[in-house]
Amino acid sequence: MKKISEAVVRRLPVYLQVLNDLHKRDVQTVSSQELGNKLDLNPAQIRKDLAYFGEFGRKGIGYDVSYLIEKIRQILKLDQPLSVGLVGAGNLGRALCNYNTYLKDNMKITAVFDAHPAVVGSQINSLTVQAMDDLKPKVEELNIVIGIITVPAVEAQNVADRFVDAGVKGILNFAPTILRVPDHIRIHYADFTTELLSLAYYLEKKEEEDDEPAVD
Amino acid sequence: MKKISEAVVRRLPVYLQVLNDLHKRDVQTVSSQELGNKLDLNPAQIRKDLAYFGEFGRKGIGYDVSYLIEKIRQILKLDQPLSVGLVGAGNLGRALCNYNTYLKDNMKITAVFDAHPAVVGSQINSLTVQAMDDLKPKVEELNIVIGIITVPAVEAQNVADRFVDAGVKGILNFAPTILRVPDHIRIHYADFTTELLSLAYYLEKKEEEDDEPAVD
DNA sequence: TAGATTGTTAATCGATTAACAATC
DNA sequence: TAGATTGTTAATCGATTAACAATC
Repeated sequence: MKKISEAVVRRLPVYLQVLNDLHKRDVQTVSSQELGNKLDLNPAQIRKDLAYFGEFGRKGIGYDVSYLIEKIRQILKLDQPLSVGLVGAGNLGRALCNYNTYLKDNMKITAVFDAHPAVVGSQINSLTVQAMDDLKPKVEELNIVIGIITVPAVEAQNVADRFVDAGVKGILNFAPTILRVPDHIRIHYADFTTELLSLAYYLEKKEEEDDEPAVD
Repeated sequence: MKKISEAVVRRLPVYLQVLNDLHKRDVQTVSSQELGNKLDLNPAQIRKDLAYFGEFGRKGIGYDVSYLIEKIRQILKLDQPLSVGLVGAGNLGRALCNYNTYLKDNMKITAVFDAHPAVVGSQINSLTVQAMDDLKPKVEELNIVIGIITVPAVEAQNVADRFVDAGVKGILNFAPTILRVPDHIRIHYADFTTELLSLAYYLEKKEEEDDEPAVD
């Protein structure tokens, strides 16, 4: 009904994280106040975020942890199998494949590809690295809907084009470069250098004073 | 003077990325219009973002690419050496170390630590993995201001505490968990599972129709 | 019943965009 | 000079927060 903003959607996985944690510690019920404390978020915001999708809480009580986990997983479509493909079997690609156990939740990297013949055929856990020529048929066969890009920046656009052509719906790009994709493809960026550079901004300056900036 | 919002700061590294690219292709000058096209951003926003920090452009002409790169690098404090430490010499940690060449720009991972004796002493490129006991002295010695966390979620809080105790100013956390740090420490999250889950939300639903949601 | 906490409306705050004078 | 494009103010849009009736 109402349009749901990106900011809201980005908070949902974080809520899920905290809820899973509470669940593991056998906590039955949680209030928006408690969640807000844990996440440094305004409780009203949490209630409003959740209310976009339904009435999940009980007045005077709070939210049932298990039930809310179930609901958020539904919203994020984690209640159905979700197949992910990855291109770039370098260090980063291999590292991400190791998160497969973390992902559980029906979401799984089901195929890995690389352009370099020397890498094709090698094993990453239970996955065998495949050639780029196999990308399109495998995306169809395995019903891969998300493509992860972990190749060098110069090759990233090409890989993105291949993913789009193969029919994925979303792309997660780890290469430090902006990609052009059609409007109907969703693209998220996960470039850690960008993150690191913006972090650098907040470090205290070396010599400048706060109050009275020198006039020149 | 005016408070600069986080949204603005997060866009700066992206501007830098595109500008570096233009510079490599020997482009001398760029307008906010052109930058906006490349980044899918409103030109007015780009002009406004930059204007927070000074007058970098020339009316009727645009921005000098090299000059703007220099200015943004100053803003992000990339014009001075910036030493980064990393804890967790697993696959992900190793992968990030390989970005060292990418970072160049005075920013560099200068030390790697791990809690597991079996890993301590092994090499990652030119870096030797060190024991956790060496964390504090090395942070001081190398003037490490940013700590990267690439350990499993359960150990992440402990590592964060160690980093804070050692005196870093900022933390980049790759573990999928919220961390508690003092207010004066800046913390950024780079958890790719969170990113992947929010991406899942935007994939088309399997059965639901767009127009006429069923009433129940 | 009294206390707690939700869902939601209204108020506030902040960020994005439009518009335009200044000027290269 | 005419055309282009900045820096900046004003207008718009959207997101966050406060407040409170409903209700467990």
